[in-house]
Amino acid sequence: MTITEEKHEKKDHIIEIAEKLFSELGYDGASTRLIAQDAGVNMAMLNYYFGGKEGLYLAIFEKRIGESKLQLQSLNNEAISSFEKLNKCIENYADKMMANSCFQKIIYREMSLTQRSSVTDKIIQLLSENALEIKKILLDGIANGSFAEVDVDMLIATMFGTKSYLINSSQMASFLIGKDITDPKVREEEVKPRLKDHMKKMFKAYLTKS
Amino acid sequence: MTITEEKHEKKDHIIEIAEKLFSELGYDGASTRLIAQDAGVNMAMLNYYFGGKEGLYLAIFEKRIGESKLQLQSLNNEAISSFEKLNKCIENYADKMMANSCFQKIIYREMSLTQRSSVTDKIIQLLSENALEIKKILLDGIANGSFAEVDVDMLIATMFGTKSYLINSSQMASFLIGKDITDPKVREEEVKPRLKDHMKKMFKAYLTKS
DNA sequence: TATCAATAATCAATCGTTTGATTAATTTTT
DNA sequence: AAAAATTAATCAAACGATTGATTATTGATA
Repeated sequence: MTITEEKHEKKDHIIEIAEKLFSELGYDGASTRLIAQDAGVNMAMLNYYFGGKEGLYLAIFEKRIGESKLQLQSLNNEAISSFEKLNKCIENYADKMMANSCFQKIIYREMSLTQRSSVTDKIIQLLSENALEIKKILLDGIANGSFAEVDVDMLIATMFGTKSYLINSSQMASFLIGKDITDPKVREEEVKPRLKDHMKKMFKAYLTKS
Repeated sequence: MTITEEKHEKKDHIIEIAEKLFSELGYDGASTRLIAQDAGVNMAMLNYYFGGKEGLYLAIFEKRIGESKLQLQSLNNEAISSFEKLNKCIENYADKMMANSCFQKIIYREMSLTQRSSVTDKIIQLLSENALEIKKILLDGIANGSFAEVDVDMLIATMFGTKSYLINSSQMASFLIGKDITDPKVREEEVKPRLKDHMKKMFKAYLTKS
């Protein structure tokens, strides 16, 4: 193991801890002292590595955005039906959402703020790729007669909204379902399959021509 | 005009300004100095009236919760079909959401935090009434054969999620729709009717037995 | 005059950041 | 290979700024 790998491992570890704390406590709520303490490093290291709190915050986005681009496989080129494309999309985003729920929380909380445009631009850039991919699938499906003519934008809002509601309003959702969905096991074994099943069925019912 | 009325008007004005700033900047982002300045009062008056920043924050919830209970008309007693009840629900919450989008932002941002349980309890109590009302309508509709047997909890997540997505992720939604939905005129004349129409049609398609 | 309302000035606490010094690691020189 | 020089990593301490809150004081009202 080389030195640089150790360094990057330490940086990644700090990013990992920071992502968790930011998602739980918010940007202002997660102090640099707490982050450094939980990560087991000296406070000054945050500035040494990332140039400051904001730099650390941005590093989280850089990392996640980089990962996202790697796994973004365009479904539009595959020779499958529109319904199959849609179902694959639903599967993909349900899996993604459960994998990094901390980052999802940060994203949607950040987006709800009016200011802080340096990161919101990145967020919109990140999410818009996914959104436009879905939009294309829906519009193509309508154009080739597979889907009924629905309000595509609102349907995307439903898709993203349902997902983000389960993650960001997890306490309320837990109350509704009657189980603690912040528990990763519950999320994986119950919420995720129920969400997938629900979305597929509802979209199919809504998009099937009558 | 009596003194107490003047005082209450001033208090309400502070609450109004604070609600706007909290929704735009977050709890920590909206400093007491800024709130006092925008409200046109001295900083010490916030503590004088509300006992502190947290007291002012709670006062927003007290006011909104109080208003909410007044206009909570139970649809379950009316002698209309399950579909009509559901449509009325959709209308109600779409109207409500547009009326106080600032408070909605605060609520969902607050709920996404893991801590600060003093207000989250109130939020859950506030939202659960609406959620349970919808849940009852859906379960009744299924029981009397009006609705297909769907995942009720996930459907509620869809209803709340779609709504909160348009409000909390308004920047992303604006990008999708191609218009600035933070503009009240756009929200009222375009987003609201489209949301209502979308929800009604989708729910009908999904809940109608095949 | 006595109570309430409102202000300016000030408080202690916490924030993110920076500093100077020290140790560890790497490179260069002999 | 050994010693010296240089760079990177880490630390405790302290910085200035800002936060929410409080005080002392003044003005208004009844």
